[in-house]
Amino acid sequence: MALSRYDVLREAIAILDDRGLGDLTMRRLATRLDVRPSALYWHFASKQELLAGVADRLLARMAPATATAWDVRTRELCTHLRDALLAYRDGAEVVATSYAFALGAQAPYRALADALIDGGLTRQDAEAGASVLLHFVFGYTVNEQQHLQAASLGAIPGGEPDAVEGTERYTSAAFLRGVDLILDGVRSQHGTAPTDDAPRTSDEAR
Amino acid sequence: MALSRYDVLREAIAILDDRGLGDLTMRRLATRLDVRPSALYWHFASKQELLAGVADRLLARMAPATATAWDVRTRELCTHLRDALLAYRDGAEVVATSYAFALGAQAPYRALADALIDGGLTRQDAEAGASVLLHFVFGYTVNEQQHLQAASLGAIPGGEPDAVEGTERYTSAAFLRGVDLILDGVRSQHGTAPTDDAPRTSDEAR
DNA sequence: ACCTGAACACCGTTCAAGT
DNA sequence: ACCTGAACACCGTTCAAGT
Repeated sequence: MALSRYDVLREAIAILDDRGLGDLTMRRLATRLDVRPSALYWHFASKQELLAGVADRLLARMAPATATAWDVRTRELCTHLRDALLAYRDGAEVVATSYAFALGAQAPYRALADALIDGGLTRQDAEAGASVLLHFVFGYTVNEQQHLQAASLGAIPGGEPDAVEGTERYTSAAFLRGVDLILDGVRSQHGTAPTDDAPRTSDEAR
Repeated sequence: MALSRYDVLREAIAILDDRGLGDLTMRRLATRLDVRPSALYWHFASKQELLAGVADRLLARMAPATATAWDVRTRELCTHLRDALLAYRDGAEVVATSYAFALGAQAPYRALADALIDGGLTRQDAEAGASVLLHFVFGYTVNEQQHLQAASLGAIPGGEPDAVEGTERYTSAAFLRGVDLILDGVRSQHGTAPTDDAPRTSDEAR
């Protein structure tokens, strides 16, 4: 039975998750699908287009925001985006790269901008805020994931304490501190107080 | 006369600037230096290390900050960083990638954190702020530079207005709006008013 | 419509050997 | 100390031809 785009993307994500982005090659993908490399080019015009498809699927698994208060909702969107990026090995890098190429991540951008508009910002300010938030989430999470993988590959000279120290540098708490800092900036631009259920600082651990 | 690390890096930056990161290969670099590819491995352990060296040199050209007021100084650091990244083709991507691999950009990070500490933040808050600023500058500038190159390659269907629209999306003004939003967040975390010579919004064009 | 065969034009890296 | 020669183990992409 013939290969579908869906099958190709599913296998690509499987390779990504257990070998990493460096091993996600068209040739390896073809081999795992029992097909010649050239066959992939009937389904995707290029590797870049395939990676954009992978990015779309990773983002599609992002959990929906449930809160109604604009600031809690914004925090939630950032957390859910980070979770989606961390769900697969090298997920953050794949999505960030594909976003840089302007082929993806439109949905989270719109969701964030809409939340900020709900918060009373003008469209222009909301888009600047969404841009800041998105760049922070991507940048932070790419680094975090790289750190996690470097740590899991080990080579910890001098015992285990270093490993613990390395993984503590990137936490949900540090991530949320960054998000809250940006939210404070958004509030101050609009002169609003935080809604009651939005903590200014979180000590939530992961 | 024998090749130096310096010569190799200078030629690598030359290739970067007139062909782009995709054409910066060890083989092409070797050819331009009239040497066999393997010779480069006497000077650099890997391509990744060479790129880290390139990133260091791009950052070294960053102009020093002159302002004394912490917030003006922070704005200045961000602007100078962006300028340094934009100075060479694909400069933003090279530095951002090498930063992600934790091999570079320590200096701008420290400079930003120190400026925020001058602003009265705790070391922890200052580092969170520096992290947010750095991720924004990198993320924004990578996108901006990609957009600039896509626009310069042309293929503008339907006339010139589209080209203008495309280049207006990324401007110094939009960049500074993002930086100022983060600075407002920093101020609100510390409860400070802006210093007199720090405009909250800028319409400076580039 | 979907895929194979075969080729094109490349990569990064290693390592014995030369000078 | 610094580099060559030669190889290893790969890449992404194209395109005529097959079914």
